[in-house]
Amino acid sequence: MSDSHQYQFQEIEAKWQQKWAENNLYSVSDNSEKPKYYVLDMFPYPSGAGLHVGHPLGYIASDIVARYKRLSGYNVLHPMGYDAFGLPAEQYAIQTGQHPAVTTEANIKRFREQLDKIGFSFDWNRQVKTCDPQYYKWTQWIFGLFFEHWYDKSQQKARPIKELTAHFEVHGNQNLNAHHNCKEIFSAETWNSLSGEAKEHLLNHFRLAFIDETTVNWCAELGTVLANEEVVNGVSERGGYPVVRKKMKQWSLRITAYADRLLEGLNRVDWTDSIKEIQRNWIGRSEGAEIDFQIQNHTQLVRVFTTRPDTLFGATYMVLAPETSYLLDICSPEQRDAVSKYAEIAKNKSEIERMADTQKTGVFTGAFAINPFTQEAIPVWTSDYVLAGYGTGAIMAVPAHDERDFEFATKFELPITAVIQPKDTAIELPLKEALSSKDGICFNSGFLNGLTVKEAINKAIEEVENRGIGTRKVNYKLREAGFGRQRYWGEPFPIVYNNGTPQLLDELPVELPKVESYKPTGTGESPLAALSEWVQHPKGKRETDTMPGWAGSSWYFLRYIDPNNENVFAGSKSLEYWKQVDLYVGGSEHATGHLLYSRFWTKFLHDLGYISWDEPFQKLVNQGMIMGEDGQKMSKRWGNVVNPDDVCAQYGADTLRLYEMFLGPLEDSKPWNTNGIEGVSRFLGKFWRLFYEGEQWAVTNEAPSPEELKILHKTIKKVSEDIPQMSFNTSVSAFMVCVNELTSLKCKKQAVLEPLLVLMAPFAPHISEELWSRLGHSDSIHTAVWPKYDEANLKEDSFSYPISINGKTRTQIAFATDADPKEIESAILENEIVLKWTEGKTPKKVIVVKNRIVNVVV
RNA sequence: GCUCGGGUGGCGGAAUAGGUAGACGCGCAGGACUUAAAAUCCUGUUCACAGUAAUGUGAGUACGGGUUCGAUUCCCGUCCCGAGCACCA
Repeated sequence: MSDSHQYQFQEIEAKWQQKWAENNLYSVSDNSEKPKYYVLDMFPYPSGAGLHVGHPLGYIASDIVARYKRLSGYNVLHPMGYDAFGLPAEQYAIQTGQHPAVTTEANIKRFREQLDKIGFSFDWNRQVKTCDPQYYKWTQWIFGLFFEHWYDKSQQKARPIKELTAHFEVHGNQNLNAHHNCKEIFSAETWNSLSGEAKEHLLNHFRLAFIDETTVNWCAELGTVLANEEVVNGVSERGGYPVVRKKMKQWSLRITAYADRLLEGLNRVDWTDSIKEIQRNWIGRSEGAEIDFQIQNHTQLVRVFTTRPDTLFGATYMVLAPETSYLLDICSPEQRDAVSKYAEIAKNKSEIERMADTQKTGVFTGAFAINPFTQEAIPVWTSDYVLAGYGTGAIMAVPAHDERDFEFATKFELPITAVIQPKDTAIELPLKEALSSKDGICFNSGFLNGLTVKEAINKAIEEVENRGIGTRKVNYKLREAGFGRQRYWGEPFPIVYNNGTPQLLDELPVELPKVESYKPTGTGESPLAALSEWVQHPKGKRETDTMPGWAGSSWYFLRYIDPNNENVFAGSKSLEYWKQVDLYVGGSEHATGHLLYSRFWTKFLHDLGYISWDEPFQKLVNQGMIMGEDGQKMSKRWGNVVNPDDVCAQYGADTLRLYEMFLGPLEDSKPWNTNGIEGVSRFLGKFWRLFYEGEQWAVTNEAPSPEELKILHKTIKKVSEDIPQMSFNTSVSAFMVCVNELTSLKCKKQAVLEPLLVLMAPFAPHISEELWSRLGHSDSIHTAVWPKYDEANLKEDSFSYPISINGKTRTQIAFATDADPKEIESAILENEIVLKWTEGKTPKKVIVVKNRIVNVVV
């Protein structure tokens, strides 16, 4: 390699990338006296398309932080890996006839080449791949833990199933505060007399990994079950075939047990408000009451959930979801046919169709319920605007104070009774819209009259509880997490069935068998079901579903901590050293998926004592998207993809890194601009030339002037403040200002340039390393020490005050920085420009803000 | 419809415990070096009006109000853009 006086980035970058790898520069040890820092990127799904310039945006940001932290004396864990199981690989396999393992491996290789060119400081010794049996062995093991635990609501933690069966043997399922979906009540005697099969059937309702009846998207034409993202507008994304909803038994994880803790934990993490808000909405906690209504001339009770028990006096009818099991039982003979027909149609409607129907529909059941507060008989209807899956699947309708009920009541001419007087508006009858505000006073409401909504809610619940017709109740929108996919390219379940009873396999990993065809079976089962030899296990019939894409990604951040451990998912010593992720960088599209599931798994593993913390990611930053130059999303389809390889070849990795940071705030979406990169490229050239005079290396040992020190320390201060705030665009401009100023001073002094190199090292690691070595260092710059700024160098003797008259700046006058405000005041009042503007009038007031501004009020 | 962000030059964007709006870069215009080009460097660049010019005056951070000596920053209202949720009782 030549020691050219020119900035030959291609040679320089290739040389250092190779040296860093040879020296294992970024490999990190778990044994260190230094404080730890764990900075993580969301690992990529290795698609066939490779990376475009939008992908590395977050990686560059986190790499800067990782390098900055290392220079600041931290032991930094900064790993990378691949989320390698998933649908696209499987689809690609079906299309091309190549095994997904083969295409995935090829894609990973390509990703790695692209990543390597950008000069990241990943510790590749810790790489994980979710499709690697040595990795998914532990994914299966954690699934097994979920299977073998239940949730104790009193202790607010997961406990072993053994402790649950011990309780059953003594008390049945009474005196138990478990999170479950068991509808039966049984005694110890009953439990003890049950067969193993029957016991298992009951236990399924308590296990944290359990078999649930869920609705799936079934596409008959494709002969397969589709994921939600594969269904667009009610038809399959591929082919456009009709998709229907079908009930199916599959594995689920009981995430709802953790709903409250998932909410509470959000208050303890440093995430954006928007992501926290999305998760809160998704969990959807609402407080209210469950209340039983009696049906006239019938023994059936209708239990409803309401958040507004204060409006009970205004409940003028009821609505049951069409799926309600006892719907036909309460119907009057005349109405039964109509109700049954309506329920049938509603059941076959897809979610999309239901949403598309903005008009309310419904049928009267012929039954009447008694409003427990007014004692009036109110009609019971059925309508699909009441969702079977939420609350009790039945509501008391208060049309005066609920928009949906109002719409329905208006359409079917049901009575509307107002019971809340809104705070500032008079009620005009008949109502033109529902008065849904919670700001008001009860009237027409018996014992609730005169109370505020908030007071009345509590009083009504107390009354309902006293009468024994209801209880206080909290509901969640959050659903159990479906955990089965009828696909090939995923983790097999470590489960076999014996007479339908699931049993955990303990020889892990259960390896994914090779198959001839990954095509759908046509029956809706996974392609694994066609492998009759594999399915027959000595202990029973294997589960043929595989785990969803999010299984492996729900805990990968723990495996990086101890990636090669063969005895446990990660050793406790290493876990205790690295603990939770300090900084996590990735896209916001994972708000309700990966980020929620990871929190759930972390809390579960915490309950079991494997880890001491219960939130996986302390700080979360969502990088924005980089759009194409046309302002559209970067994609093959628009032909606007910019490949980082090309940018590296033309301008170098350091320019790419700097430019991506310079584009704007990390979190914002912004368009790529090919012209703009020239400016950054020029800047690096100018930076390089700071060390040269023509073709001659020109760095001197002269002592720096105060002015030069000021420039340097100003930059140290700015960059040291910017990096922790992830404000990288302003750091880059600070570097530009610094280099511009040093260039005009012709400063070639090592005492100034050397610290500047260290400041630049996290942003532009190659050029900094090269110049550092040309300064004569044999150690890597990336093991140097971050410079500290000295306030003494930033001191100014004088400040040029902007002088404004009535708030408008008219001139500037310099005063000593320690000048007395009174001196300044009398001095400026004699200034000719000030005199010109005051026009001889006496100023009413003169405001002097020290070292900021002077304002003269006339 | 509801919730959360956000509207600053031709463009990407700086500056908010209220204190010189437009840093830095792109683009554009002019110039230096060169036979020429590339590279590099220098000067100017919010808008309008006046002036040959230095410069001066006025307006200006989506729009309309308010608080303040002073508002891009704080408060109220309106409009627009983006993201999320969407019959969740």
